Amino acid sequence: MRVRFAPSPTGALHIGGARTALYNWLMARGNAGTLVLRIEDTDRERSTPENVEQILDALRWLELEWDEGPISQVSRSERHQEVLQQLLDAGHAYRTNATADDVKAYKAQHGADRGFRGTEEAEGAVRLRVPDEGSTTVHDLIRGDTVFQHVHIDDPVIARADGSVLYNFAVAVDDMDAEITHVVRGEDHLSNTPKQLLVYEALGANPPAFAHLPLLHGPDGKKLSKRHGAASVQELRDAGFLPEAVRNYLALLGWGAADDQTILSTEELVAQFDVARVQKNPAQFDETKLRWLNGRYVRELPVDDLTARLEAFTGRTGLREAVAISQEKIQTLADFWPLAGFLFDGPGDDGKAREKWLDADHRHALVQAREALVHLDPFDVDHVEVALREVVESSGRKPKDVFQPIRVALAGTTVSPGIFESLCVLGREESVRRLDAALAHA
RNA sequence: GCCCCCAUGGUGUAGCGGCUAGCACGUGAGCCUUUCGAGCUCGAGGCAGGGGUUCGAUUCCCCUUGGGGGUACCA
Repeated sequence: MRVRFAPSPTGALHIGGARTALYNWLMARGNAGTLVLRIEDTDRERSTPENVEQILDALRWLELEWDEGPISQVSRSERHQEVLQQLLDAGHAYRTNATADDVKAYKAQHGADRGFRGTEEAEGAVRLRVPDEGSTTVHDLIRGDTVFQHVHIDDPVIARADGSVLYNFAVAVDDMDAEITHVVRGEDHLSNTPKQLLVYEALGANPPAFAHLPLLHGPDGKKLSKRHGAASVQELRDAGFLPEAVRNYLALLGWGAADDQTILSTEELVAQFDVARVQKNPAQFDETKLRWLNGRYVRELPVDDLTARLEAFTGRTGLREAVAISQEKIQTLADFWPLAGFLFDGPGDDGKAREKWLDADHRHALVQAREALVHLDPFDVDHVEVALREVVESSGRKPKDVFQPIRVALAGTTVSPGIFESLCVLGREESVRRLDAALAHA
Protein backbone atom coordinates (compact mmCIF):
# COMPACT_ATOMS: atom_id res chain seq x y z
CA MET A 1 0.00 0.00 0.00
CA ARG A 2 1.23 3.44 -0.92
CA VAL A 3 -0.70 6.45 0.35
CA ARG A 4 0.01 10.14 0.29
CA PHE A 5 -0.76 13.37 2.07
CA ALA A 6 -0.73 16.27 -0.35
CA PRO A 7 -1.42 19.59 1.33
CA SER A 8 -1.50 22.86 -0.47
CA PRO A 9 0.75 25.31 1.38
CA THR A 10 -1.67 28.20 1.53
CA GLY A 11 -1.54 28.68 5.29
CA ALA A 12 -1.30 26.79 8.55
CA LEU A 13 -2.24 23.12 8.68
CA HIS A 14 -5.86 23.08 9.74
CA ILE A 15 -7.55 20.43 11.81
CA GLY A 16 -9.25 18.92 8.79
CA GLY A 17 -5.93 18.57 7.01
CA ALA A 18 -4.36 17.13 10.12
CA ARG A 19 -7.05 14.49 10.26
CA THR A 20 -6.49 13.62 6.62
CA ALA A 21 -2.78 13.27 7.33
CA LEU A 22 -3.53 11.12 10.38
CA TYR A 23 -5.84 8.76 8.48
CA ASN A 24 -3.26 8.30 5.74
CA TRP A 25 -0.57 7.73 8.33
CA LEU A 26 -2.71 5.17 10.19
CA MET A 27 -3.35 3.31 6.94
CA ALA A 28 0.31 3.25 6.04
CA ARG A 29 1.40 2.12 9.49
CA GLY A 30 -1.32 -0.47 9.81
CA ASN A 31 -0.64 -2.03 6.44
CA ALA A 32 3.13 -1.96 6.21
CA GLY A 33 2.63 0.78 3.65
CA THR A 34 4.46 3.90 2.61
CA LEU A 35 3.34 7.46 3.24
CA VAL A 36 4.41 9.98 0.63
CA LEU A 37 4.33 13.68 1.43
CA ARG A 38 3.75 15.92 -1.54
CA ILE A 39 3.40 19.68 -1.48
CA GLU A 40 0.85 20.90 -3.99
CA ASP A 41 2.41 24.24 -4.72
CA THR A 42 1.31 24.85 -8.29
CA ASP A 43 -0.52 27.95 -7.13
CA ARG A 44 2.48 30.26 -7.11
CA GLU A 45 0.59 33.16 -5.65
CA ARG A 46 -0.27 31.48 -2.39
CA SER A 47 2.48 28.93 -1.94
CA THR A 48 5.34 30.23 0.17
CA PRO A 49 8.32 28.54 1.84
CA GLU A 50 7.04 29.78 5.19
CA ASN A 51 3.74 28.02 4.66
CA VAL A 52 5.49 24.82 3.67
CA GLU A 53 7.62 24.93 6.79
CA GLN A 54 4.54 25.54 8.92
CA ILE A 55 2.93 22.39 7.60
CA LEU A 56 6.03 20.24 8.10
CA ASP A 57 6.33 21.65 11.57
CA ALA A 58 2.75 20.74 12.39
CA LEU A 59 3.20 17.19 11.09
CA ARG A 60 6.35 16.75 13.14
CA TRP A 61 4.63 17.97 16.27
CA LEU A 62 1.82 15.48 15.67
CA GLU A 63 4.52 12.85 15.19
CA LEU A 64 3.15 11.80 11.84
CA GLU A 65 6.38 10.98 10.08
CA TRP A 66 6.34 10.46 6.33
CA ASP A 67 8.44 7.95 4.40
CA GLU A 68 9.03 9.80 1.15
CA GLY A 69 9.19 13.48 0.29
CA PRO A 70 8.35 16.19 0.76
CA ILE A 71 8.10 16.40 -3.00
CA SER A 72 7.34 19.77 -4.49
CA GLN A 73 4.80 19.51 -7.25
CA VAL A 74 6.41 22.43 -9.05
CA SER A 75 9.70 20.56 -9.15
CA ARG A 76 8.05 18.04 -11.40
CA SER A 77 7.07 20.50 -14.09
CA GLU A 78 9.34 18.92 -16.69
CA ARG A 79 7.55 15.62 -16.27
CA HIS A 80 4.22 17.42 -16.40
CA GLN A 81 5.20 19.02 -19.70
CA GLU A 82 6.11 15.66 -21.08
CA VAL A 83 2.78 14.09 -20.18
CA LEU A 84 0.91 17.17 -21.35
CA GLN A 85 2.52 16.90 -24.77
CA GLN A 86 1.67 13.23 -24.82
CA LEU A 87 -2.02 14.03 -24.32
CA LEU A 88 -1.87 16.79 -26.94
CA ASP A 89 -0.23 14.48 -29.47
CA ALA A 90 -2.74 11.75 -28.85
CA GLY A 91 -5.64 14.16 -29.24
CA HIS A 92 -6.87 13.69 -25.68
CA ALA A 93 -6.25 17.37 -25.06
CA TYR A 94 -6.32 20.50 -27.19
CA ARG A 95 -5.43 24.15 -27.07
CA THR A 96 -8.07 26.83 -27.10
CA ASN A 97 -8.39 30.50 -26.27
CA ALA A 98 -11.84 30.11 -24.78
CA THR A 99 -12.09 32.07 -21.54
CA ALA A 100 -14.04 31.50 -18.37
CA ASP A 101 -16.60 33.98 -19.68
CA ASP A 102 -16.98 31.97 -22.84
CA VAL A 103 -17.71 28.89 -20.77
CA LYS A 104 -20.22 30.83 -18.72
CA ALA A 105 -22.01 32.07 -21.80
CA TYR A 106 -22.03 28.58 -23.22
CA LYS A 107 -23.52 27.18 -20.04
CA ALA A 108 -26.15 29.90 -19.92
CA GLN A 109 -27.22 28.82 -23.36
CA HIS A 110 -27.11 25.07 -22.97
CA GLY A 111 -27.91 24.63 -19.31
CA ALA A 112 -27.26 21.15 -18.00
CA ASP A 113 -27.69 19.57 -21.42
CA ARG A 114 -24.13 19.87 -22.59
CA GLY A 115 -20.77 20.34 -20.98
CA PHE A 116 -18.51 22.98 -22.46
CA ARG A 117 -16.49 21.79 -25.46
CA GLY A 118 -14.01 24.26 -26.94
CA THR A 119 -12.78 24.50 -30.48
CA GLU A 120 -9.20 23.55 -31.12
CA GLU A 121 -6.80 26.38 -31.87
CA ALA A 122 -3.08 26.71 -32.43
CA GLU A 123 -2.50 28.60 -29.20
CA GLY A 124 -4.08 28.98 -25.81
CA ALA A 125 -4.71 27.04 -22.64
CA VAL A 126 -4.87 23.26 -22.77
CA ARG A 127 -8.17 21.56 -22.11
CA LEU A 128 -8.80 17.88 -21.62
CA ARG A 129 -11.33 16.33 -23.98
CA VAL A 130 -14.31 14.93 -22.11
CA PRO A 131 -16.36 12.43 -24.14
CA ASP A 132 -19.85 13.67 -25.05
CA GLU A 133 -21.45 10.37 -24.26
CA GLY A 134 -21.20 8.04 -21.34
CA SER A 135 -20.18 8.55 -17.78
CA THR A 136 -17.33 8.10 -15.35
CA THR A 137 -17.82 6.29 -12.09
CA VAL A 138 -15.86 7.04 -8.96
CA HIS A 139 -15.43 3.96 -6.80
CA ASP A 140 -15.07 5.17 -3.26
CA LEU A 141 -14.12 3.03 -0.27
CA ILE A 142 -16.38 5.07 1.98
CA ARG A 143 -19.22 6.15 -0.31
CA GLY A 144 -19.51 3.37 -2.81
CA ASP A 145 -20.01 4.28 -6.47
CA THR A 146 -20.86 7.74 -7.72
CA VAL A 147 -21.70 8.17 -11.39
CA PHE A 148 -20.92 11.41 -13.20
CA GLN A 149 -22.48 11.90 -16.64
CA HIS A 150 -20.05 13.34 -19.15
CA VAL A 151 -22.62 15.81 -20.47
CA HIS A 152 -22.40 17.61 -17.14
CA ILE A 153 -18.64 17.93 -17.18
CA ASP A 154 -16.96 20.83 -18.97
CA ASP A 155 -13.64 20.21 -20.69
CA PRO A 156 -11.34 21.21 -17.86
CA VAL A 157 -8.32 23.42 -18.36
CA ILE A 158 -5.32 21.32 -17.39
CA ALA A 159 -2.57 23.80 -18.29
CA ARG A 160 -2.34 27.53 -18.78
CA ALA A 161 -1.22 29.01 -22.07
CA ASP A 162 2.28 29.40 -20.63
CA GLY A 163 2.39 25.68 -20.02
CA SER A 164 2.09 25.69 -16.23
CA VAL A 165 -0.18 22.85 -15.23
CA LEU A 166 -3.27 22.86 -13.05
CA TYR A 167 -4.34 20.78 -10.12
CA ASN A 168 -6.61 18.17 -11.69
CA PHE A 169 -3.90 17.25 -14.14
CA ALA A 170 -0.93 17.42 -11.79
CA VAL A 171 -2.47 15.26 -9.05
CA ALA A 172 -3.28 12.50 -11.47
CA VAL A 173 0.19 12.47 -13.00
CA ASP A 174 1.92 12.69 -9.65
CA ASP A 175 -0.16 10.01 -8.00
CA MET A 176 0.36 7.80 -11.00
CA ASP A 177 4.12 8.29 -11.06
CA ALA A 178 4.39 7.78 -7.31
CA GLU A 179 2.41 4.57 -7.74
CA ILE A 180 -0.07 5.63 -5.12
CA THR A 181 -2.54 2.83 -4.43
CA HIS A 182 -5.00 4.66 -2.16
CA VAL A 183 -5.96 8.32 -2.37
CA VAL A 184 -7.52 9.41 0.91
CA ARG A 185 -8.53 13.07 0.95
CA GLY A 186 -11.33 15.48 1.81
CA GLU A 187 -14.75 15.27 0.27
CA ASP A 188 -14.25 18.60 -1.43
CA HIS A 189 -12.29 16.66 -4.04
CA LEU A 190 -15.06 14.20 -4.89
CA SER A 191 -16.64 16.25 -7.65
CA ASN A 192 -13.30 16.71 -9.38
CA THR A 193 -12.34 13.08 -9.24
CA PRO A 194 -13.97 12.14 -12.56
CA LYS A 195 -11.76 14.70 -14.31
CA GLN A 196 -8.72 13.08 -12.76
CA LEU A 197 -10.03 9.67 -13.70
CA LEU A 198 -10.31 10.88 -17.29
CA VAL A 199 -6.63 11.83 -17.19
CA TYR A 200 -5.71 8.32 -16.04
CA GLU A 201 -7.85 6.91 -18.81
CA ALA A 202 -6.27 9.09 -21.47
CA LEU A 203 -2.90 7.89 -20.26
CA GLY A 204 -3.97 4.28 -20.22
CA ALA A 205 -3.13 4.01 -16.55
CA ASN A 206 -4.97 2.27 -13.73
CA PRO A 207 -6.33 4.70 -11.17
CA PRO A 208 -5.79 4.22 -7.42
CA ALA A 209 -8.58 3.43 -4.99
CA PHE A 210 -10.27 6.52 -3.56
CA ALA A 211 -11.69 7.39 -0.17
CA HIS A 212 -13.23 10.82 0.37
CA LEU A 213 -13.45 11.91 3.97
CA PRO A 214 -16.33 14.01 5.26
CA LEU A 215 -15.40 17.62 5.91
CA LEU A 216 -15.04 19.09 9.38
CA HIS A 217 -17.26 21.88 10.67
CA GLY A 218 -17.08 24.35 13.52
CA PRO A 219 -19.42 24.33 16.54
CA ASP A 220 -22.01 26.30 14.59
CA GLY A 221 -22.13 23.75 11.81
CA LYS A 222 -20.37 26.12 9.45
CA LYS A 223 -16.98 25.75 7.96
CA LEU A 224 -14.24 25.58 10.57
CA SER A 225 -12.40 28.87 11.04
CA LYS A 226 -10.46 30.98 13.51
CA ARG A 227 -13.69 32.18 15.05
CA HIS A 228 -14.12 28.74 16.55
CA GLY A 229 -11.02 28.85 18.68
CA ALA A 230 -8.12 26.61 17.85
CA ALA A 231 -8.54 25.65 14.23
CA SER A 232 -4.96 24.93 13.27
CA VAL A 233 -2.46 22.45 14.61
CA GLN A 234 -0.15 25.15 15.92
CA GLU A 235 -3.03 26.73 17.79
CA LEU A 236 -3.73 23.38 19.38
CA ARG A 237 -0.11 23.09 20.42
CA ASP A 238 -0.10 26.62 21.84
CA ALA A 239 -3.30 25.85 23.73
CA GLY A 240 -1.40 23.13 25.58
CA PHE A 241 -2.80 19.99 24.01
CA LEU A 242 -0.78 16.79 23.84
CA PRO A 243 -0.06 15.38 20.38
CA GLU A 244 -1.13 11.87 21.38
CA ALA A 245 -4.43 13.21 22.68
CA VAL A 246 -4.97 15.19 19.50
CA ARG A 247 -4.33 12.08 17.44
CA ASN A 248 -6.83 10.13 19.52
CA TYR A 249 -9.45 12.86 19.25
CA LEU A 250 -8.97 13.43 15.53
CA ALA A 251 -9.18 9.71 14.84
CA LEU A 252 -12.60 9.72 16.50
CA LEU A 253 -13.86 12.61 14.38
CA GLY A 254 -15.47 10.66 11.60
CA TRP A 255 -14.59 7.19 12.72
CA GLY A 256 -15.45 4.98 15.67
CA ALA A 257 -13.78 1.88 17.00
CA ALA A 258 -15.91 -1.21 16.56
CA ASP A 259 -16.14 -1.78 20.29
CA ASP A 260 -17.09 1.75 21.41
CA GLN A 261 -13.68 2.46 22.88
CA THR A 262 -12.98 6.16 23.35
CA ILE A 263 -9.46 6.18 24.70
CA LEU A 264 -7.22 4.54 22.13
CA SER A 265 -3.47 4.58 22.17
CA THR A 266 -1.73 5.27 18.90
CA GLU A 267 -0.86 1.57 18.68
CA GLU A 268 -4.51 0.67 19.07
CA LEU A 269 -5.50 3.21 16.45
CA VAL A 270 -3.01 1.78 14.01
CA ALA A 271 -4.29 -1.72 14.64
CA GLN A 272 -7.99 -0.88 14.49
CA PHE A 273 -8.38 1.94 12.00
CA ASP A 274 -10.32 0.96 8.91
CA VAL A 275 -11.02 3.58 6.28
CA ALA A 276 -14.11 1.71 5.08
CA ARG A 277 -15.70 2.36 8.48
CA VAL A 278 -15.30 6.11 8.22
CA GLN A 279 -18.49 8.13 8.59
CA LYS A 280 -20.04 9.75 5.52
CA ASN A 281 -21.44 12.85 7.13
CA PRO A 282 -19.47 15.88 8.26
CA ALA A 283 -18.41 16.18 11.90
CA GLN A 284 -18.13 19.19 14.15
CA PHE A 285 -14.91 19.90 15.95
CA ASP A 286 -15.66 19.98 19.68
CA GLU A 287 -12.90 21.52 21.75
CA THR A 288 -14.63 20.63 25.02
CA LYS A 289 -14.32 16.95 24.33
CA LEU A 290 -10.71 17.37 23.24
CA ARG A 291 -10.02 19.08 26.57
CA TRP A 292 -11.56 16.20 28.47
CA LEU A 293 -9.58 13.67 26.47
CA ASN A 294 -6.40 15.67 26.90
CA GLY A 295 -6.98 15.71 30.66
CA ARG A 296 -7.19 11.93 30.64
CA TYR A 297 -3.83 11.74 28.92
CA VAL A 298 -2.28 14.31 31.23
CA ARG A 299 -3.27 12.30 34.28
CA GLU A 300 -1.75 9.13 32.91
CA LEU A 301 1.61 10.64 32.09
CA PRO A 302 4.55 9.80 34.36
CA VAL A 303 5.37 12.88 36.44
CA ASP A 304 8.82 13.22 34.94
CA ASP A 305 7.41 13.18 31.45
CA LEU A 306 4.71 15.73 32.27
CA THR A 307 7.31 17.89 33.98
CA ALA A 308 9.54 17.86 30.94
CA ARG A 309 6.66 18.90 28.73
CA LEU A 310 5.55 21.62 31.09
CA GLU A 311 9.07 22.99 31.41
CA ALA A 312 9.30 23.15 27.63
CA PHE A 313 5.85 24.71 27.43
CA THR A 314 6.38 27.37 30.11
CA GLY A 315 10.07 27.95 29.63
CA ARG A 316 10.62 27.50 33.38
CA THR A 317 12.61 24.88 35.24
CA GLY A 318 12.40 23.17 38.62
CA LEU A 319 8.73 22.44 38.18
CA ARG A 320 8.60 18.82 39.24
CA GLU A 321 7.13 19.21 42.74
CA ALA A 322 4.53 21.65 41.53
CA VAL A 323 3.67 19.40 38.62
CA ALA A 324 3.21 16.41 40.90
CA ILE A 325 0.55 18.18 42.95
CA SER A 326 -1.16 19.79 39.94
CA GLN A 327 -1.37 16.84 37.59
CA GLU A 328 -4.86 15.73 38.50
CA LYS A 329 -6.29 19.21 38.21
CA ILE A 330 -5.17 20.30 34.78
CA GLN A 331 -6.54 19.39 31.40
CA THR A 332 -3.99 21.12 29.21
CA LEU A 333 -0.42 22.29 29.61
CA ALA A 334 -1.73 25.83 29.52
CA ASP A 335 -3.78 25.18 32.65
CA PHE A 336 -0.70 24.60 34.75
CA TRP A 337 0.70 28.05 35.32
CA PRO A 338 -2.57 29.77 36.26
CA LEU A 339 -3.08 27.01 38.83
CA ALA A 340 0.41 26.60 40.27
CA GLY A 341 2.32 29.71 39.27
CA PHE A 342 1.81 31.21 42.71
CA LEU A 343 4.21 28.63 44.10
CA PHE A 344 6.98 30.40 42.19
CA ASP A 345 5.85 33.96 41.60
CA GLY A 346 4.06 34.62 44.89
CA PRO A 347 0.35 35.00 45.52
CA GLY A 348 -1.92 36.43 42.89
CA ASP A 349 -4.31 39.21 43.69
CA ASP A 350 -7.95 38.23 43.59
CA GLY A 351 -9.67 41.05 45.45
CA LYS A 352 -12.93 39.21 45.82
CA ALA A 353 -11.22 36.18 47.30
CA ARG A 354 -9.37 38.31 49.82
CA GLU A 355 -12.48 40.18 50.76
CA LYS A 356 -14.42 37.03 51.41
CA TRP A 357 -11.80 34.82 53.02
CA LEU A 358 -9.53 37.25 54.81
CA ASP A 359 -12.09 39.18 56.80
CA ALA A 360 -11.75 39.61 60.55
CA ASP A 361 -13.28 36.28 61.46
CA HIS A 362 -11.26 34.22 59.02
CA ARG A 363 -8.08 36.02 60.04
CA HIS A 364 -8.65 34.52 63.45
CA ALA A 365 -8.48 31.09 61.89
CA LEU A 366 -5.39 32.12 60.00
CA VAL A 367 -3.64 33.07 63.22
CA GLN A 368 -4.46 29.68 64.69
CA ALA A 369 -3.23 27.93 61.58
CA ARG A 370 0.00 29.90 61.73
CA GLU A 371 0.56 28.82 65.32
CA ALA A 372 0.01 25.20 64.37
CA LEU A 373 2.50 25.39 61.55
CA VAL A 374 5.25 27.71 62.64
CA HIS A 375 7.14 25.09 64.66
CA LEU A 376 5.86 21.99 62.91
CA ASP A 377 8.54 19.42 62.28
CA PRO A 378 8.68 17.43 60.11
CA PHE A 379 6.83 19.69 57.71
CA ASP A 380 5.37 17.06 55.40
CA VAL A 381 1.91 16.45 53.97
CA ASP A 382 0.78 14.05 56.67
CA HIS A 383 1.89 16.20 59.57
CA VAL A 384 0.54 19.38 58.04
CA GLU A 385 -2.81 17.74 57.56
CA VAL A 386 -2.94 16.47 61.13
CA ALA A 387 -1.95 19.85 62.47
CA LEU A 388 -4.53 21.74 60.48
CA ARG A 389 -7.31 19.30 61.20
CA GLU A 390 -6.60 19.83 64.85
CA VAL A 391 -7.13 23.52 64.30
CA VAL A 392 -10.48 22.77 62.67
CA GLU A 393 -11.35 20.53 65.57
CA SER A 394 -10.34 22.82 68.42
CA SER A 395 -11.71 25.99 66.88
CA GLY A 396 -15.08 24.41 66.17
CA ARG A 397 -15.05 25.91 62.67
CA LYS A 398 -16.08 24.30 59.42
CA PRO A 399 -13.13 22.87 57.49
CA LYS A 400 -13.44 25.35 54.67
CA ASP A 401 -13.37 28.29 57.09
CA VAL A 402 -9.87 27.23 58.01
CA PHE A 403 -8.58 25.95 54.69
CA GLN A 404 -9.85 28.63 52.35
CA PRO A 405 -8.20 31.53 54.19
CA ILE A 406 -4.93 29.62 54.07
CA ARG A 407 -5.37 29.02 50.37
CA VAL A 408 -6.03 32.67 49.69
CA ALA A 409 -3.06 33.67 51.82
CA LEU A 410 -0.76 31.35 49.89
CA ALA A 411 -2.13 31.65 46.38
CA GLY A 412 -4.03 34.90 46.40
CA THR A 413 -6.99 33.08 44.84
CA THR A 414 -9.43 30.34 45.70
CA VAL A 415 -8.14 27.93 43.11
CA SER A 416 -4.97 25.96 43.72
CA PRO A 417 -3.62 22.45 44.12
CA GLY A 418 -4.38 20.70 47.42
CA ILE A 419 -3.71 22.95 50.39
CA PHE A 420 -1.52 20.55 52.38
CA GLU A 421 0.53 19.75 49.31
CA SER A 422 0.89 23.40 48.40
CA LEU A 423 2.14 24.21 51.90
CA CYS A 424 4.75 21.49 51.68
CA VAL A 425 5.99 22.59 48.27
CA LEU A 426 6.40 26.12 49.57
CA GLY A 427 8.10 24.90 52.75
CA ARG A 428 7.56 26.08 56.28
CA GLU A 429 9.45 29.35 56.08
CA GLU A 430 7.78 30.60 52.92
CA SER A 431 4.36 29.37 54.01
CA VAL A 432 4.55 31.20 57.31
CA ARG A 433 5.90 34.24 55.55
CA ARG A 434 2.84 34.31 53.29
CA LEU A 435 0.47 33.78 56.20
CA ASP A 436 2.08 36.68 57.99
CA ALA A 437 1.90 38.84 54.90
CA ALA A 438 -1.80 38.12 54.56
CA LEU A 439 -2.37 38.96 58.23
CA ALA A 440 -0.38 42.17 57.93
CA HIS A 441 -2.24 43.17 54.81
CA ALA A 442 -5.03 44.77 56.83
C1' G B 1 -28.97 27.84 -11.88
C1' C B 2 -26.66 22.97 -12.78
C1' C B 3 -23.96 18.49 -10.85
C1' C B 4 -22.65 15.59 -6.61
C1' C B 5 -22.42 13.99 -1.41
C1' C B 6 -24.74 13.60 3.36
C1' A B 7 -28.83 13.08 7.45
C1' U B 8 -29.14 8.45 14.88
C1' G B 9 -29.95 13.08 21.45
C1' G B 10 -26.64 19.73 21.98
C1' U B 11 -21.72 17.15 20.09
C1' G B 12 -18.79 12.65 18.38
C1' U B 13 -20.35 7.83 17.34
C1' A B 14 -22.39 2.09 17.64
C1' G B 15 -26.23 -0.13 14.88
C1' C B 16 -25.63 -3.00 8.94
C1' G B 17 -34.75 -5.82 8.82
C1' G B 18 -36.91 -7.85 14.70
C1' C B 19 -32.61 -4.33 20.37
C1' U B 20 -36.12 -1.47 26.55
C1' A B 21 -31.75 2.25 20.05
C1' G B 22 -25.61 1.11 23.08
C1' C B 23 -21.05 4.15 24.31
C1' A B 24 -18.37 8.88 25.10
C1' C B 25 -18.33 14.45 25.76
C1' G B 26 -21.52 18.04 27.53
C1' U B 27 -25.77 18.74 30.73
C1' G B 28 -29.24 18.06 35.58
C1' A B 29 -29.30 15.85 40.61
C1' G B 30 -26.70 13.45 44.48
C1' C B 31 -22.25 11.47 46.89
C1' C B 32 -17.12 12.52 48.15
C1' U B 33 -14.82 16.93 49.78
C1' U B 34 -10.23 22.18 51.90
C1' U B 35 -11.93 25.72 46.63
C1' C B 36 -11.37 24.01 41.72
C1' G B 37 -10.54 19.64 39.54
C1' A B 38 -10.64 14.43 39.69
C1' G B 39 -13.71 10.24 40.99
C1' C B 40 -18.48 7.61 41.92
C1' U B 41 -24.09 7.03 41.48
C1' C B 42 -28.57 8.24 39.23
C1' G B 43 -31.35 11.14 35.43
C1' A B 44 -33.04 14.02 31.10
C1' G B 45 -32.18 14.02 25.94
C1' G B 46 -32.16 10.94 19.47
C1' C B 47 -33.49 7.64 14.53
C1' A B 48 -35.52 15.35 10.07
C1' G B 49 -40.67 14.75 7.57
C1' G B 50 -43.80 12.01 4.09
C1' G B 51 -44.63 7.97 1.01
C1' G B 52 -43.51 3.03 -0.30
C1' U B 53 -41.14 -2.45 0.00
C1' U B 54 -41.85 -6.07 3.98
C1' C B 55 -45.14 -10.13 8.59
C1' G B 56 -41.84 -6.30 10.55
C1' A B 57 -38.20 -0.66 9.30
C1' U B 58 -33.16 3.54 12.44
C1' U B 59 -31.64 -0.08 8.84
C1' C B 60 -33.81 -1.02 1.74
C1' C B 61 -36.24 2.44 -2.33
C1' C B 62 -38.53 7.30 -3.75
C1' C B 63 -39.91 12.36 -2.68
C1' U B 64 -39.56 16.70 0.43
C1' U B 65 -36.79 19.47 3.79
C1' G B 66 -32.18 20.67 5.77
C1' G B 67 -26.75 20.80 5.64
C1' G B 68 -22.21 20.45 2.78
C1' G B 69 -19.09 20.23 -1.62
C1' G B 70 -18.17 21.17 -6.78
C1' U B 71 -19.18 24.07 -10.91
C1' A B 72 -11.57 28.67 -11.50
C1' C B 73 -6.35 29.40 -16.69
C1' C B 74 -7.27 27.78 -6.96
C1' A B 75 -6.05 23.46 -4.57
